[in-house]
Amino acid sequence: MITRTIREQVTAKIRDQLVSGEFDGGQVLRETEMANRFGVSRGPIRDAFLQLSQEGFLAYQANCGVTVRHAPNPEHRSFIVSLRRQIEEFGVREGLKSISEESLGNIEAALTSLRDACASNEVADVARADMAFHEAILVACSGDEFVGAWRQLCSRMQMAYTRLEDYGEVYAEHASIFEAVRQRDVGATLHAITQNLR
Amino acid sequence: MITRTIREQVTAKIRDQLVSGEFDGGQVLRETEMANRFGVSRGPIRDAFLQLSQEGFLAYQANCGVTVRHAPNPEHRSFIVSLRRQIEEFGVREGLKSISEESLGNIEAALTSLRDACASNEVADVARADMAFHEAILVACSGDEFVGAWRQLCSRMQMAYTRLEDYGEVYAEHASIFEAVRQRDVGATLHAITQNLR
DNA sequence: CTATCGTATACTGTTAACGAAAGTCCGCCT
DNA sequence: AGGCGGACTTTCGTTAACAGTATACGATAG
Repeated sequence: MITRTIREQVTAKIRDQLVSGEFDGGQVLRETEMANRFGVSRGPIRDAFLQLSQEGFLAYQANCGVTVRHAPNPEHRSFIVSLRRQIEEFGVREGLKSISEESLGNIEAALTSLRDACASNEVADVARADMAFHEAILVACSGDEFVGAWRQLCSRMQMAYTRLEDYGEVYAEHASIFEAVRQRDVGATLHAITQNLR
Repeated sequence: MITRTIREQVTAKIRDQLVSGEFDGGQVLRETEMANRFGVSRGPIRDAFLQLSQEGFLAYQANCGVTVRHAPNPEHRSFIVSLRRQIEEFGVREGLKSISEESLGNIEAALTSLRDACASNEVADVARADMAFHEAILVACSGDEFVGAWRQLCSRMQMAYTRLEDYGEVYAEHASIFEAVRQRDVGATLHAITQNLR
């Protein structure tokens, strides 16, 4: 594992806790409290708060700190899913044919992580791995052209990730997406993604 | 004008310069250089770099600083416009009927700023005011539910804002959008927005 | 002459302490 | 009861310092 910056680690950690629902919507998060909890200074915490605000998890108000946002409602969710699917489809159409072997390896690694997460039955891990898998495909196809907007759309959706008894089906769907991607089959990939995001 | 934080001022300043095209694509921006230029410490500069990276203007790499991203290519632009229009339309359908008088005032203020910007013929000002006007409508209709993703989509588009001799047409189009909004006429608003984003 | 390695340097990442500004809350006074 | 003032909390911003990492440059070996 490559060493990431403290800011990235802290951001990922807080994001996981937000996805896990460990904080209530509307709750205020304090810099000093977080800094103490993670044993770091307030600098990286500020960075993380700023980034998570940009990602849509937190609401930022000047001089008032950040508060935890609520998950989007069902009507909004279906609209958001529609948009993210359009982005993923655009990427696949544009760049699937020419993705590199390295990118394919990244996608396969993401699939492996997803398999492990599904086996562990930890909803936050599954949600994160699910998103990471789709993001790996998006980046492989169209670079970081749309990944920012895509993340904005998907981020808070993770807070509403469906809790299941068994995530075997989730893994199977993504395995079939990967198979289609591996064969550079645009039609099959689009079909598999549509099935997954239905 | 209320006093904003230094971070916000610096972010807005750098963003304007990016929209104006004062930096070349791929150029590396240095924290210390920016800090000296604005007469502030590295802290707010780091915050601004982080935020502008999130917004899509800059590309961030750990330990390597940030580089200026290029404007999206024409094919990507038309796709992005399609997505942003969908978001604006969704917002209008959802919330136009129930926008407050205060929100209407914000939109009108944004229109006034746009008028001034069009009169000044400063492309960066027009681009910013144009975006602010649409954002005011979006926020009035659907709060900050989609504004993050919308900003991600629109931000870099500003770097490719069309330079015109005369922005009178731009103002006229937005004035007719505002008129439709003022009357809470969903159909007319959608039509006017479609005309503007064609 | 080229390639590789090591070092020197520049820049980012992080910490700590401090002061300033803004917001919040509580008690006091009218 | 309601408005006002002040103490307290928290964020915002600065400074200085140091650690870690990437890049550039030069020396050395082939």
